[in-house]
Amino acid sequence: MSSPAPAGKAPAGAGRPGGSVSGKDVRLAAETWESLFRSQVAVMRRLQAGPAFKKLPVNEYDVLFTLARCPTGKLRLNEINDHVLLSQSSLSRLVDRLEKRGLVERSTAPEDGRGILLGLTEAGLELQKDIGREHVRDIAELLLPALTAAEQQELMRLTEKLRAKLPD
Amino acid sequence: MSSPAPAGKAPAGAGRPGGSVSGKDVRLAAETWESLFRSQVAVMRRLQAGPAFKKLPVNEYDVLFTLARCPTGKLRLNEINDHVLLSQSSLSRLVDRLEKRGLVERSTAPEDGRGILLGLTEAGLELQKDIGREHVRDIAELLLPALTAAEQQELMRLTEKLRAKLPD
DNA sequence: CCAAACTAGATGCATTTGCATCTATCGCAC
DNA sequence: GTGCGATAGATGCAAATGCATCTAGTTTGG
Repeated sequence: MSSPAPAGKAPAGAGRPGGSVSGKDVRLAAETWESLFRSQVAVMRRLQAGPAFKKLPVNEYDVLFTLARCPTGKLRLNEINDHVLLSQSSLSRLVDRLEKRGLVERSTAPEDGRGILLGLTEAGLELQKDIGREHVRDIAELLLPALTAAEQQELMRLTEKLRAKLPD
Repeated sequence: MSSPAPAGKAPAGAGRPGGSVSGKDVRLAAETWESLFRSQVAVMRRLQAGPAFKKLPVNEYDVLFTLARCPTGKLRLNEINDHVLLSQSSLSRLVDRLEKRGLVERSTAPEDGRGILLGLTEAGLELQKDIGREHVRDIAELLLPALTAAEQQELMRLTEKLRAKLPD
């Protein structure tokens, strides 16, 4: 909140070079978000129903996945929290559960005594890869018949751009 | 489960006319989904943080919204359930809460004694419009600076196509 | 017409979630 | 250095969620 503009009431046309925002623009944005949201829900519902997530809830898998894809293999809890749609406290307890199951390990962060570094254990990596294989198959089964490769490329490009241009 | 194909193990290349599925295809699909998912999470996180959803949790607003946009104004609970990422029992209790607050009304479905029709009350419609206005503003503030109108159109087209082509 | 299988929705109960708060560390001003 | 606001996580507790199950109405097969 260091912007000079009044919080929560950005001037119309913010971010558009000299343009003003029409009702049409606003409606298009709302419809686009609605569509993005619904398709995400629809795909997620089907993925969750698959057998891959009987072993581990989606949110918990997502943490394992995030750690597995990270180059260093370890992440701070607050970094993970940015990735996941969960409150800080929920993530803390989710990590408790993963730790109790021996899938991850907490370690204190060097250079910051407050921070906690989270890393996968051998078992955690194993389980992630196991679920991951099945998960990827399920995804492909849903997306391949629906969109061409070019369309998938474009969808990826647009969602990446959207995410990159979000504030903060 | 009436398909002759073995459940959970559709033949490679299902839905693609004569094509086979390469590892590349599978990877692209997985990356596309990942990107779609993350951008949805990122946008949703920011929307949830806004003041619009202090009055009503997102899931509950979503039900009001779904009812408001429905032509007849009334929907069966199971229809609503398809729209929302919630279990049947959770939706049932969510509707309990909305009903207790006087925002919706249950009525028995004609032609099916098991079914429940859900409709907005006057207060429910009012609140939906109220939150909706602010919500739409927030969405526009996030999307307009990130994507051009043409890009939004394309994103909407792709997500609609994806959703339309999902099984069942 | 009746019984068995199926579907829509509600409910008991354990688990998960979020809000508010607490503790500990950090960083900055003085 | 000392104090003070900010940040990283953990925790108490109430509320929300999901699974399994239950009830009731519907459809199907004989």
